[in-house]
Amino acid sequence: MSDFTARVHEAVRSVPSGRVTSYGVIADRAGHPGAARAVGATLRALPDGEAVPWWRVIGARGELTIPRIHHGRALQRRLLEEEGVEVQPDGRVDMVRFGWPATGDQIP
DNA sequence: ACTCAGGCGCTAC
DNA sequence: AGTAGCGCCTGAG
Repeated sequence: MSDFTARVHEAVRSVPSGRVTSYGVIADRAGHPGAARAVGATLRALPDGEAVPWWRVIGARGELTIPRIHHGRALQRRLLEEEGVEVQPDGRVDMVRFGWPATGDQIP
């Protein structure tokens, strides 16, 4: 496991329950700003043993970006709702309300 | 609403 | 060792 991977896992673990964050934020906190894609690749290959709440990581605009072919999309939605995160019918989350760190000053 | 381009770093072959 | 394809992001037409 690379250092980057370990940092990503750590950053994702720091996301509190009931909140969501974006790939870019995780990349930033992992010490590699702009490496959002790497976060996606890392989480995709997440080992079973790792206790990492991958479902709290979504697209920067509040979209669940996991492709349909991937089995995790519906699962992610369910897990988020269990934590109290409201997922809209079109599969989006209000980042102003649930985003972490707080992004209340975000502009629509 | 849409496409395109550029950049980053990982996994998998 | 090199390449392709990503659970992406931002900015510009």
